Amino acid sequence: MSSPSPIKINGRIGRLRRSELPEDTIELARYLIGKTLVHDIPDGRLSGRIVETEAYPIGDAAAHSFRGETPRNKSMFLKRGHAYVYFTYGSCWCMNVSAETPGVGGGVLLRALEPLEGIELMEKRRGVSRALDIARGPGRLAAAMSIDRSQDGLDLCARASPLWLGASARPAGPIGVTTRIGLSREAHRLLRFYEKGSPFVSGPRRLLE
DNA sequence: GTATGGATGTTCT
DNA sequence: GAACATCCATACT
Repeated sequence: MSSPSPIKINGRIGRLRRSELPEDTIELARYLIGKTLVHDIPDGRLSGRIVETEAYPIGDAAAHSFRGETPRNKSMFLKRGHAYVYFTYGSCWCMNVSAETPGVGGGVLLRALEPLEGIELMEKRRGVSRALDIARGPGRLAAAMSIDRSQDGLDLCARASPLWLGASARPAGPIGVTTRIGLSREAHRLLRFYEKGSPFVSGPRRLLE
């Protein structure tokens, strides 16, 4: 609860319009690196810079949408730019941004953020005191950003949505690509994207280059 | 610093 | 009953 903010934001961050989002899941996963995720809650604004994503595209056996639409994954089949939030491993919420056209399942898992605004609130929610530990990993990201089932299906591009995507607060650096984390199926595919050199990325440091 | 295993609840077989 | 897009505590180097 005592880490100083490493980043100062000057001026307002504009909301991304749906027309700016690539329709293709893999392109969207790459596009979102460096962009801002914002959640306006009663206590204030929580925001962070997206530094790590994973794509779960059409035809991917590891994607929740692979076997068709169910009550759990229906948000993956919405127009691109909607939130798909699911519960896993008995304790963790994870957030995706839906991709592809309506009725077609695809999503981008948000795996790590560099905290920007509301850092003290996030540290309190997570019970940690280092910015590096706030949102490194998808479950931690959702916990820090106060995201759970109640955000599932929200339109991130709607004018007044409390949960939304913003422009880059700082341009993304070079983007690295690796295999995705924690999968058994389709484990060889290179669908994890991250900002090279960012200490806020999850996983082994040797992947940072 | 890295490695390992248990907890936990929902979904699907 | 098994799998699971994970996290945390604990043990060890």
